[in-house]
Amino acid sequence: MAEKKLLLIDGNSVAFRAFYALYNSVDRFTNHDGLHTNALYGFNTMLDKLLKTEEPSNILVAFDAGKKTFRTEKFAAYKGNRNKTPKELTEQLPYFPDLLAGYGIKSYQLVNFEADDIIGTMAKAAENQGYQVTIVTGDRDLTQLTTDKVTVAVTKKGVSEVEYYTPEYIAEKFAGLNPRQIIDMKALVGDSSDNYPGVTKVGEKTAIKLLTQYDSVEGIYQNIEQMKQSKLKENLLNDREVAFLCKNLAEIRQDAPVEISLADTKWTGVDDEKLRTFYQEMDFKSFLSKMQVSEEKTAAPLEYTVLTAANLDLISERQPKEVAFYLEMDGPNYHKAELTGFSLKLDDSYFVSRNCQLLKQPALKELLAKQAVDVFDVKRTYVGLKRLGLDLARVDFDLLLVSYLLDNSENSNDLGILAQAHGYQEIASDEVVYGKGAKFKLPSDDDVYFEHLVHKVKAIAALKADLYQQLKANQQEQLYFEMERPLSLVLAEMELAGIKVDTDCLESMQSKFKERLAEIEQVIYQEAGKEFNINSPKQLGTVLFEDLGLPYAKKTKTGYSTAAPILEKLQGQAPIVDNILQYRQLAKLQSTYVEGLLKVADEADHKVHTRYTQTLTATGRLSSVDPNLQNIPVRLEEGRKIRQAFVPSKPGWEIFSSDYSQIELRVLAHISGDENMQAAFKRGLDIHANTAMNIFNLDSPDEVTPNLRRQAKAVNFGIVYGISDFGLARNIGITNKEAKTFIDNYFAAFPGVHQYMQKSVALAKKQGYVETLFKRRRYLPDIHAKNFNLRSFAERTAMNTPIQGSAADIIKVAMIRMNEMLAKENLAAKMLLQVHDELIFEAPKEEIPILERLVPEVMDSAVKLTVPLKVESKHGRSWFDAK
DNA sequence: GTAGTCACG
DNA sequence: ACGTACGTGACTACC
Repeated sequence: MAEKKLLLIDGNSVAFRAFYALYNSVDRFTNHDGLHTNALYGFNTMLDKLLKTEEPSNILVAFDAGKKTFRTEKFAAYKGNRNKTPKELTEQLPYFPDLLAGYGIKSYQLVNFEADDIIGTMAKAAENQGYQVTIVTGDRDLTQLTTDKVTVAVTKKGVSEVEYYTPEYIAEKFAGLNPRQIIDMKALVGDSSDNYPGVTKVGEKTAIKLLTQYDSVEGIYQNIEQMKQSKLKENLLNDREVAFLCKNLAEIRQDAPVEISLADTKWTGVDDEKLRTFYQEMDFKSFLSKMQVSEEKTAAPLEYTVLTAANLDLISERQPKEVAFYLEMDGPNYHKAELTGFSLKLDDSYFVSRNCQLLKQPALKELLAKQAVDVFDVKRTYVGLKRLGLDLARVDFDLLLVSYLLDNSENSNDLGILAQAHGYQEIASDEVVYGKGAKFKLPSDDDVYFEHLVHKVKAIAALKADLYQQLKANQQEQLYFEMERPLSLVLAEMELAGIKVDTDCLESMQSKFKERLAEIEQVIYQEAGKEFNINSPKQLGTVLFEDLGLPYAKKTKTGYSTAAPILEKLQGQAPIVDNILQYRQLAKLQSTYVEGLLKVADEADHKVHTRYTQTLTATGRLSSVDPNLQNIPVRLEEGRKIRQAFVPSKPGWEIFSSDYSQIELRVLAHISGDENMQAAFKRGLDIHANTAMNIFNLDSPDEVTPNLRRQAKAVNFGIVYGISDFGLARNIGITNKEAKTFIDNYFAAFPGVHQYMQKSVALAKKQGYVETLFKRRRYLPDIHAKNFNLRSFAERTAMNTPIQGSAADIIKVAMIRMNEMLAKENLAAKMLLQVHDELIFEAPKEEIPILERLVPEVMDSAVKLTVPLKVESKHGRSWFDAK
């Protein structure tokens, strides 16, 4: 901490800036009482940062005392045109003293004076006593106070970024002016926000010119007679009084009668208790946890026992009622990461070790195989133990899964972060303890590492009762116990099984693509007239739209858009366009699929083991990572061939695949209760053709041309996504008006769907969330947003999530049933992949007829809807051939 | 680390 | 008037 350093903060100004910086999400920042908190939040962020960067010895926050000041006495209109402070901000103002008290910071206001004058006065006093001073404000006027000892930090772009004004910086920015001349400049130019006029027709440039020549307002008027006749001179003469009045108003007082001394501003540090109470009141969870982490370092160490081969009897002699277990690894990919330690909570005792081989000892092995265990991420834990040849037989509470079901908007998969989000502050995130990215490193210090691991099992146990209670309150017990938890094990088995890739096949594709890419590359260089990096959108944009002068259709933030739909519009205008599209397509296949898969295929058995993220999506779908096996090409023939490389793991086996046909539309028919739509499915009609007949008023199916059907299909998709005329219009290339007609016709034909859409949005508004068939929740705070975009997005989400999410629920149930069925029927077939509405298996050829019968049976009976579910199956020697 | 692009349902 | 389709992950370039 610097010996004598004073931080002066312009309270009102910074609060305003903070408020408007977070104005777009003003409705996201509310506490449990509905109080808006965005300005407080922004102010806090700024303070936090400032204290770290400035390390002041003294701090004072100055506030305006009221509207009436000595300036309004001189000039009644002063600040007279200010808009009324928004009520969302007004309601926050009373809480600033609490925030400041938490930080242990003094605040001050003075009747008849503005915050500026308090700051000016204090700055001068401090400077005289040898302090370094930093003034923080959102108001550039204060830069007039800048000296060698006084720096003015003006907030920009939000509040945490500031622009530092020093005398040198001012000189540079305003063509050589000194800080005192800022006052003169303002007097001449005027200030619209403070509502005083300045001299007619004088702007910043003219003011700088005048001040460079005559130094000040006084200097100008002393010399005005010698100025040659001009409009400017005339204006100056006319507005003489105004100019002097404005200068008087603009000048910040440095002699205000403040009753506060520098000694009073001495900063003695944060008042933890008060600040914590304040954060709790405001629901500032991230700040709370930040506090906790820094405090934890000084907290009393947790008692635990380090397990060794010699003291395992400490485990075996116990008969614990409650067991929590955590298995640590050195990376996210639990199929490959090293097992780096574990921790265990047996009732009130904690055990920990770096040596995971200990888990194979009978004492621990049997505990895991027999006891009900609470964990964080059962799938990860299950796979990790399987790699040691161990079973995890009975999992009760999974903190990760339950957290996800309670609120999937907090989609972190970090134990510490989730625990904090649920109010348990006694743990840090992995990122804090281990670092991230290249800096990731497990602590070599046993105390640090063991304590973190022990905190993990402690957090799991501590949250169990409360989170179960919440599940119950949400009626989500079935969702957890009967769907997500059993599904975790099904997914674990699928991941462990892996799918074999034919690496020879991929390698031959690789060399073929390499050749073709090289050829096309040369042609493109010729057509462009130069060599450049085709993979760089920036360089490509320059070549197409500048060098070749093609008309550009759209710009991105950083340049021209070169996305496929844009380029497709340019086809025919230059042959290079086709070649680029071709190049892009091949490059994508090569880098992402051919080379991507080769990279992750196991050397020995040529299998790839994806990981399904079960706790990520907002709708309840799974996602697949490392590698992503849910986006293997299929739409274009060229890419589809990648699927030839996905083959059964054993000779004489085949790939078998079953997919739900139009599951989302069937779900919509079910939940909307629309009779017309339900009838179409019950009669087994072609749903898109049926929609075409309805929206285009056709009498017979014969009138449905392929083009009409295509358009109707787009409308059906649009409905599922939460339709808008603009979106539909853009998708199928019609006018907004035509799109609107289609939609109106659709809603007229399917009134139940229309009602469902309205009901979903209304429900989201009323309860703050929407639900799927199985009571999976998605919270939509933006449904109340003032911002049109945010609100519209939330409305579309309210319509889409129950549809997409219920479809996800259905296939999850089907997967659990499927695994049971495979076991019960004693089949060798294995379920390997899930692609949202499709399940992929490998099976001995002789089991194929059995699967053709049983898989659709299981899938379409997974959930009983008011419309039938339809399942289509296919099989072949590779995934490509299962078509 | 972010942006642009493109693969899937 | 606002300015959008819903849900994902991986790769490359570029700061």
